[in-house]
Amino acid sequence: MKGKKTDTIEDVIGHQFSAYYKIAIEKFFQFAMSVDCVILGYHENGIKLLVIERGAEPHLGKMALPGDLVYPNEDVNSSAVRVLKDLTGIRNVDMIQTKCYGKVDRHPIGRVATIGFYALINVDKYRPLANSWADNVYWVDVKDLPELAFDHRSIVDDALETLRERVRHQPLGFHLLPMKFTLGEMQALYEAVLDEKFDKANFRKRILSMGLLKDLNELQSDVPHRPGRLFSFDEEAYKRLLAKGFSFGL
Amino acid sequence: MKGKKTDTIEDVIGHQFSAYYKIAIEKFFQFAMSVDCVILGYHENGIKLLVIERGAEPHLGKMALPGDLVYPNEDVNSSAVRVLKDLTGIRNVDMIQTKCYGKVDRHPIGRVATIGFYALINVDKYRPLANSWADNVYWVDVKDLPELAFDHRSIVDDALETLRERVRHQPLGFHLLPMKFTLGEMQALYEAVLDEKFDKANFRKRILSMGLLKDLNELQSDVPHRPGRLFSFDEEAYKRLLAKGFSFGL
DNA sequence: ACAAAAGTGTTATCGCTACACCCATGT
DNA sequence: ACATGGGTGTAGCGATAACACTTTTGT
Repeated sequence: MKGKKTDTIEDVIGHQFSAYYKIAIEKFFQFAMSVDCVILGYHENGIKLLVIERGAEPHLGKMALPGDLVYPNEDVNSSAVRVLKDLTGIRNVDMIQTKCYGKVDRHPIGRVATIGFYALINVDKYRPLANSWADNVYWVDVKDLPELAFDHRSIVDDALETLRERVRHQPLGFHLLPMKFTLGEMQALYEAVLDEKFDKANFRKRILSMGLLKDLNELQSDVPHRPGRLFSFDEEAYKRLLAKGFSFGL
Repeated sequence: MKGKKTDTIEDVIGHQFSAYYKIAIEKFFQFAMSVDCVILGYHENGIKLLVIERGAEPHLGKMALPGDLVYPNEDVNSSAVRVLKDLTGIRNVDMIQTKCYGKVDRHPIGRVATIGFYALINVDKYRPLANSWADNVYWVDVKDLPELAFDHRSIVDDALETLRERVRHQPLGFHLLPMKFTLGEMQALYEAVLDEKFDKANFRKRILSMGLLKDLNELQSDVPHRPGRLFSFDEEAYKRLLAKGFSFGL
């Protein structure tokens, strides 16, 4: 090892992690990590966010994202799944990382960097239930968000931006819809996410021509207008198309 | 605060962070964090990655991404900039987070979660110089990567995937090109990044019709063929177009 | 003269937009 | 009968893929 300037961790632990060097590197191991989950659903023509009411300090009583500290012996990704389950009872959701929030003073109890996650779920399929230190769970409309604890508002904003970008290039919308849905419902969803109107005829043609939908040969019932055909997302077809180089567009 | 099950940090610090509670939360503050930078350049028709030769344990002598531990009083984002400068001398690069790598056993010296960053730079504009505990700096072709320390290979792969996605929808390619470039050079770059051939005539028409290029009314010199017109990226025009709802495509 | 890359024009096709129209159901 | 959303057909425009061709330089 040559003579170098800065005393980074790697400089000082050359000789098989001797006790001497352990002391030198200790100062780096002062972080805690947390995960925060942006869980989005779709209901009554609006995008909804899952929030908890905090039953613990700091920010007791305030709305916040479901999130908590990561255990030292726990993967960060698994931690997000565990924390979501602990606080809201929601399980088996595929969550995707957004980014790391690592400002020095973002958390009052010490140096806590948090990793943002997001997932799109079908509101009817999961029944969130307040648990652990969460006093309540609510779905709130993203167009009318309450004040959120910590920097959670930025985490939500970033996740929404990511969503709007990705939803155009990947068939994500289906996660938000019920198993069976009409093309009209699907169009309303995309209009809500992208805040943009589409021509009905053209939207149907585009979507159907992709071949991602399975026609269930079933009709709506009890609607005060002509009942629509019901479709479901065809996961298999999507995989087949992907392999052939297909790419989803708008 | 109600009686709840799990003993998370927020459960136990209600009363103004008393000494008693401090002990209870200490176990969460055992992490170190690091940053790893995927710096990509373009040279001789190939995408190049900046790697250092490690002059410190662990993995002494091995190739690795420029990366190091984050100081406890340092923002994660600033840390990436600082670390890149310390190890390679490269400054003033806008880096973007990719994701967090948070597996329990990913680092031999303890629980270290790392945040991946990436940036696209013009190889001719920056002169990387090994510094601090980096013994050497090299540009290596991404099509022929050496073995990399830790899980750095996955970090690179993820960054490349992100790049290939984003380069289609945002005018990122220009960061990799010199200030003045011909349309042919630009086409070669996109062909290298996307591993796909384009029709010359159509490529030019598409790019020029976007109005993102400033025609410098200048020609190449000393090339063994007809010299091409030189262009530069028109940052101003791009901002104007963005405001009007323009979106870059392929 | 030749190689090599710059640069241009034409055509035929495909996809998409816009718009008009009809259909089935509950009230 | 009417309101409401489901569902379809088409004409015309615009983008673009495919290809052939001309131009300008260095060797």
